[in-house]
Amino acid sequence: MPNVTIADVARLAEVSLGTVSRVMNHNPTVRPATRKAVLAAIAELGYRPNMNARNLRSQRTRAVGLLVTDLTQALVPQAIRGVEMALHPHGYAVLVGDAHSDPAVERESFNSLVDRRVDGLIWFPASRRAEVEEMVAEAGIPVVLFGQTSPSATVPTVMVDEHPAFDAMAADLAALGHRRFGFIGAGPTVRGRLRRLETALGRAGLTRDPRFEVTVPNRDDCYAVVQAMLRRDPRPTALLATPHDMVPPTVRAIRDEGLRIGQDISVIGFGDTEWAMALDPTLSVISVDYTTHARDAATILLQHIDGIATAPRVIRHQSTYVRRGSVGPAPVDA
Amino acid sequence: MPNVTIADVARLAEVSLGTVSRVMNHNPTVRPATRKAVLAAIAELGYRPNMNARNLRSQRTRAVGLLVTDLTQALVPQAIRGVEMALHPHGYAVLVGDAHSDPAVERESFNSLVDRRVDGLIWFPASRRAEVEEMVAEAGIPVVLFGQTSPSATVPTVMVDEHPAFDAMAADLAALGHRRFGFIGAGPTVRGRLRRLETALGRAGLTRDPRFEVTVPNRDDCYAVVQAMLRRDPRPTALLATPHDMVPPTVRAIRDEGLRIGQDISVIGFGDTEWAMALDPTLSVISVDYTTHARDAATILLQHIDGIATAPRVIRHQSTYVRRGSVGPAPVDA
DNA sequence: CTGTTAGCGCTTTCAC
DNA sequence: GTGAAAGCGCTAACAG
Repeated sequence: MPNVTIADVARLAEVSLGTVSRVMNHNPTVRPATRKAVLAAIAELGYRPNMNARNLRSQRTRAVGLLVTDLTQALVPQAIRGVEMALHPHGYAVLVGDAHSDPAVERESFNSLVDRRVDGLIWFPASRRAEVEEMVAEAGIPVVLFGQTSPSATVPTVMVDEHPAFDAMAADLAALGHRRFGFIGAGPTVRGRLRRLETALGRAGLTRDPRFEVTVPNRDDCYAVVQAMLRRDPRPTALLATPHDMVPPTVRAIRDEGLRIGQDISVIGFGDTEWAMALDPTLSVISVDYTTHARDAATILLQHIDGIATAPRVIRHQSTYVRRGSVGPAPVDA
Repeated sequence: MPNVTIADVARLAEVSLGTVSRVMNHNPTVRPATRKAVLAAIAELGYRPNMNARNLRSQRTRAVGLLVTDLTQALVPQAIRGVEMALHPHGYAVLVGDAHSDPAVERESFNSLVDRRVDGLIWFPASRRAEVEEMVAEAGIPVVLFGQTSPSATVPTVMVDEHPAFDAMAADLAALGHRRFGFIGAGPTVRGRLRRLETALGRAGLTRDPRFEVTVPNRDDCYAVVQAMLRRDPRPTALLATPHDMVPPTVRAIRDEGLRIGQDISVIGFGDTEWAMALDPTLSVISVDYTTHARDAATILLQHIDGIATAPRVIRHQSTYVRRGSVGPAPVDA
């Protein structure tokens, strides 16, 4: 029962507080015999260090915060694992914060992490750039952004350039004769993705059409929103659903309307998970490797915590377009 | 930059440390004018409380640990949300620990949470019952188990009785003429689920057959393992895949073998997500509402932390069997 | 209503 | 190589 303190251990081992502390911190200047006695006392009493006391005194926590946009989103848990795997070998614990896709909640989570005095923060932000940079400046701890689509001017960033994937997708669909391109989006990433879509469509000789673009206010509304879009005339002949969680309701709505994916309508999902290959036809996707991004972010953060940043301030990854069975030629009657 | 302390605030506001502390803790015995001055100083300096100091002194953290078996498993993030939603209104933060489905890692995560002096712990254990109860006893803080399939004798438990769902599934399949029932499993839940399957099959007049039961060592092996099973003769005519993540590779392997789900082979998944309805045919499942379980666990934990446990020591939920298109009559040639 | 004071459990000089 | 002592930032008890 952790009301055992270092003092109890010292008393039992007949040494001073300082010696117990030295043993706990693997200080080599402790005689083996002494160490053994202390270890025995620790085991006998079931002593566990009080992190609050330790952190307060030493002014470091050996913990880093990981603030994600939305924990329930596919791929996010994988990203957390990536961070853990990079940090654990260095003795750092990971404290996860969740923004619930809401800037207000995000601010609270951010503060909560800072108040716990994490040594650094890895952040996949939902808030706008200006707010993010301001919060980082005020926090006064090393921060690395990731998941961003453009670099921050002030904060180290692991970014993913989505343009190549969007361009490839748009070119592919244009070549297949598609002219009406639809978009199902939700959450803080919608604005950016629509912008990238506009650019990509333009380069492919197509244009955005707001009639085929919907933002889903609530995850549960996705099915109804897609259904409504499909029932209007004309309807899109191709569709991008983002983020990943928008895919299943979209697929279901399409099938319930009696449309054949890959024939009557082409579908591209965002994020490549096992489910993409489980669908029939298999799902084309824009694929992003968040695990690697997160790991990179963790590695860079470590450098900043140690005060020696050898890595470049901006790391640039790419997303890729993967064509599968869900994309086919535009229907002839279109 | 949080090197600002309560002392800096006190100096600027021209009050004592105690008064600043009282303002921070919403102590009503502070004159409004004083409070306003303190608040102004706090804002001006960007003061943020040091949780380590606060927790050390007050001997409570207003944080509860949530230790899960595997963060990357479907439904787990939903369960975390459930806990957050129950605890946030009471001012408690949630610290998530991840056992990576490994008892050794679980022990570390458990200790890490205890060392941070969380006020209580919600635990979906991967370790065996005896170890769990021993660790709980040593931790000396309130713990509530959930996700369990049977109650602990010593620890409050929110359990889910899987027998009714397994029975319903077995009866349904037996009635449809199935005689060879397969099982794809992974992780710490395999043993229990196999036991429940045995009971259920027995009640339905069927028997387990080890030839059709596989445990997947690594998630990535699932496809190959299922493929191998399907290529043996005879092969099962119905298949349960658990946990949820085993479903997509299983479905893919079945299709790649040229088998039609719901006709040549019936499939039941574990856990009802949007993807179950996105498949074609739609996926039959054993459905468990972890969000509700987690919320219940959080509510009970709160009572134990406050020292007033009015709720029963054991809460019993049920899982349900949902038949959809992926289950059909056994093939005639079987 | 507010100031003063004594620690919470630990790390870290500084002596010896 | 080890002990003694100071103090991290904060809360809570006690004066006033």
